Amino acid sequence: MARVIIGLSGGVDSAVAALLLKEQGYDVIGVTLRTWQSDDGSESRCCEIDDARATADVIGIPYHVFNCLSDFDEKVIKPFIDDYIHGITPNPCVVCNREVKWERLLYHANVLQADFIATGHYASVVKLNNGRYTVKQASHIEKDQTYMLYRLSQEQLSRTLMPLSDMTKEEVREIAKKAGIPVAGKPDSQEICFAEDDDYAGFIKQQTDGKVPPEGNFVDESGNVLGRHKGIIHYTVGQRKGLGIALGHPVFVKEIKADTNEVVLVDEEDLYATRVTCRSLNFMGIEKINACEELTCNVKLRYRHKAQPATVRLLGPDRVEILFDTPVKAPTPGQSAVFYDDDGCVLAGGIIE
RNA sequence: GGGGAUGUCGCCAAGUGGUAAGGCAACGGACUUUGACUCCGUCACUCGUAGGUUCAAAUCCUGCCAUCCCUG
Repeated sequence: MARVIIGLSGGVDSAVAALLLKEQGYDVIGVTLRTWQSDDGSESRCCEIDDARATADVIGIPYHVFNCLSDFDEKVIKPFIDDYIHGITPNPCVVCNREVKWERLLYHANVLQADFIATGHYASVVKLNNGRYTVKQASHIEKDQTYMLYRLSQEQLSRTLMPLSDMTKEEVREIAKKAGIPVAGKPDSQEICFAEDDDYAGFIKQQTDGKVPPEGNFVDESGNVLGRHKGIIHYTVGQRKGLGIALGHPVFVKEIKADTNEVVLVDEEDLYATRVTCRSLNFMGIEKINACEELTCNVKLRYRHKAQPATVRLLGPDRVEILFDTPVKAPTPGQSAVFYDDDGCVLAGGIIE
């Protein structure tokens, strides 16, 4: 009987994933990685231990909690803060999945002599004809989570099971309810798991003892001063709300200039771009992109967006340019660009410059 | 000192005698394993101020106040 370690977040998805695996005959061990604990002792939304333990009890599987607070701090929190201070908008969940969740689950799988690790993500792991592993978009595209998984390694994928790939949220809740799982009605997870009250800027200030970039100017593309901003950590490219500036028509953040401490505002139509470059690539469904070769694919620039047709070309050892068939709105430095084939399999991805 | 202009929600701004449009911003909610976007909803019993005319005024008249411009 194959043994599998499942990461239980305390939410309904991972609970049902565990239940399904057990029903399929796996020897299932539940694990929660404690990644974050706020000052008042409450747990983050990615690791609610009481709920996870209760879930494991109901399903009837062994359960362990592993601390990885320092790992999470080092690999997720620190880079997250550093990015914002430099005017970049990171994807903490992308980093966390590869560097913390999968890394640690695999480690403990080895220690506990498990064959696989599993999670409650809405996506599936597939092995392509070229021998490579990749993640494929969930059947119900609304819940698809492949965007957050594109940085996983081949080794990680080769040992990963994701039982929820073809399920809808409703089906998952229904299964949880029938099985008497206590978190069946729990709301979906959302927002950054470690920042309380969804106040990431406040979180950064607190973590850095207030040593964040100071107030500065809002400027237009010609450099004319339009007003004052609260400090660049409060903004992200494409942002409209929270600017506190009334020009009679909506304006959006086009660029954050960390070097001059300026935030560039433009009209909506000036937010579009056809060419986007990115670096720090991770290859998944393909091994690499050759020089002079063009990769035709669909590219997703943010989590909740549809992938758009584009052509990707190599620019350097770890750098590509993406040329979209039609202009895309507000490509944002620090966010990920994920390349999909027409079947919804991830081919590769990188970080927007 | 004299002349001119303007004062309507945080900003811009309709309204010119019939009982306060709209845009922006803001706030609330929905959506969401990142940040955003988007969507929905809320937002002046009151029109610089004090009087007057009128059945009725932000809209007409008078005084005052404030701001801006021109001229000395």
